[in-house]
Amino acid sequence: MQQRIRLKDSKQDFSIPYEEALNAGQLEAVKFDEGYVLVIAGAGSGKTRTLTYRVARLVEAGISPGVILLLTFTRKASQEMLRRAALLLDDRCERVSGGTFHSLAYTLLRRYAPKIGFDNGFAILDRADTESLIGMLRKEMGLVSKYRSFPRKSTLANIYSKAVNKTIAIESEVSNYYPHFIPCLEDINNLYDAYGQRKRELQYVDYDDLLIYLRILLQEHPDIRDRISSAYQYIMVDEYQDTNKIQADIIYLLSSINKNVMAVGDDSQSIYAFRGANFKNIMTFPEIFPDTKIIRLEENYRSVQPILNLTNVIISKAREKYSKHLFTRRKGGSKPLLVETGSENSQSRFLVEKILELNQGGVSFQQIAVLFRAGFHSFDLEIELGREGITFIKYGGFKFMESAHMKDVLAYLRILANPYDRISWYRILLLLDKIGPKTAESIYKTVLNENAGYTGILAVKPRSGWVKGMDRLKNLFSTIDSHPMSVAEMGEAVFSYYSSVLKEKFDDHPKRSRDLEHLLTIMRRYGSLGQFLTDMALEPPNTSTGSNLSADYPQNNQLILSTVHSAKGLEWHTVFVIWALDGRFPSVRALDNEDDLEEELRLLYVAATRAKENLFFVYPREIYDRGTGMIFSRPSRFLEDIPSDILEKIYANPW
DNA sequence: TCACGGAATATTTTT
DNA sequence: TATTCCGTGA
Repeated sequence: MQQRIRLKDSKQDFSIPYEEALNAGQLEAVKFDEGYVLVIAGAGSGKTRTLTYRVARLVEAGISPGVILLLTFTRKASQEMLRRAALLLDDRCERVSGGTFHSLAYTLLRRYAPKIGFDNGFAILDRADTESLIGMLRKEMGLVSKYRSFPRKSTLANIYSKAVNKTIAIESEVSNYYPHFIPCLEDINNLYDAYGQRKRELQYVDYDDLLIYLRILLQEHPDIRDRISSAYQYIMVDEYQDTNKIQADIIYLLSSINKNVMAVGDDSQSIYAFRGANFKNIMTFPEIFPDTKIIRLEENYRSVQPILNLTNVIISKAREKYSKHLFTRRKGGSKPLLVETGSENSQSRFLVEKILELNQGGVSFQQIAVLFRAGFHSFDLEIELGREGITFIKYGGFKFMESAHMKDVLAYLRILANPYDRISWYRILLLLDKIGPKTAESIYKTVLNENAGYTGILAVKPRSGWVKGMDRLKNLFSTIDSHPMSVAEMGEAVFSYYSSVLKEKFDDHPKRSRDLEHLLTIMRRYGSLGQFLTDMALEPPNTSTGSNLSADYPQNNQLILSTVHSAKGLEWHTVFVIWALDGRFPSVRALDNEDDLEEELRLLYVAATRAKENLFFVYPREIYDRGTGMIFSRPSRFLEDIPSDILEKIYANPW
């Protein structure tokens, strides 16, 4: 192995004017050479900028891009940072290893699959697959009749995932959040064991397993750990406040040779506790990593003073936080508004009116965002926007890849990549008339016994009820088998087979058909089916226009609708937070748990700190909540008692 | 063994 | 509200 350059030994003259481009704290972080460093970066304090410049500087110092690892929350975030670094310096920055913890885990586990007991590789279970596997076991084990009520498959998947990610026993998760299921506890545990066993048999790995197995790989195989950790000379982790214990362990193990880690985050913006993230994680960083240097970035470059005044008040209500005081030099700007409107629909109409007004005043649509607690909160607004002909792009909420028609199509493709994928076979076989679980099982067994890949289906002897359907299916697979096809060609073959199923199964098939066309467009960008499927599982597109899948790139000048979670790290000229209603935001489900309530507060803080110039909170006067039977009529408790010199309250009744 | 329909039930956020 | 679940009849 060639002698590596270390940052502190670099004699390079730097061409980028770091001193001019960065403030003192940012510069200190960017120039940090060896060891552990924690950058506590307040909202809008130039966190991304700091990481970008650091990447550029490392590369400029002559460090090979491949030995730099940049872990971010989404692949898009890392691509964006590397792109910007490349603009500062040159294309070498694009070759830095970047991605999410899950994608890193996937890559490494593929390479070392036999070491963790997967001799023939493995397939990834997404959330829906996880649920259907749990559902099958739930039925097989006959748990349902045993109890008056037993958790449904989605609840079970939740319980299991939370327990793993928070590193707690299933029992504590159940007794804290699902006390009514305590009587079933033993069987909930049994089912979990069965789930683990079944995953091993079928060579599946779920999202959580990716992290767990990576940790096991690094812990139990010192030789591999040394090899991997010497390959990554400089590690940077973004959004560290949203990592969990397993991820912290992984970082620790990955850095065991070179001991260079820069973690960047803001405890006040920790909003993924439901996924096992613990904002305390960021504070224990210095305990785990010895001699950690702590750098604080407290100057806010994003928001005008009146907005910062409000966000400082909001976060001051947090029970536990690490004090920091954000300041800005951005003068002027108007006071944030808390707007009460009549009904839900007048909330939407208020927004439409305001958005048009802003637009006429010169603010382009893409500089305006509407944020909300949950995906469905924007439904009424979407209709109203449609009526006005305002196009928008929506982030988060509805999971496009999890809609039935997408899952169906992916199932055929997954079989092509992995012919013994039991869940996928089940899925496509059940689409055929007269075939239920039992028949599907026997067909699957035939395919397995044939040991001839997916063409094993040709050996199936159909019963009279389903000859026709089976013939069509056989025809699909033998066509694909007859000659080599590109990813897109396979997609086309599957679509032409599936379109009749689509028409049969869904009333709204024209819309769904358009979605499939779009999927085909995405497929054309791929040279490998495996890569396509991995990306769909690990980084599924999460944007839509209206209810259709949209391109991954923001379209020109469209309004942004987004869940607060998906808005993390972004910023806009004007931000509207809708449903700022007690019971919606904070959500009713968080009201009786202090930790959950704190998380809601941080979530509201994240939403508010996205705004540069204008910030509106809007809520309808009175809403009947079907779910709880309650009437919500007060503004969010986090905003209600804020003095009007900080947050102005108005009533609006448009039209 | 499958399909259908009525009854129950849970309702956020994401890799 | 919409899905999921479960029992029943074919």
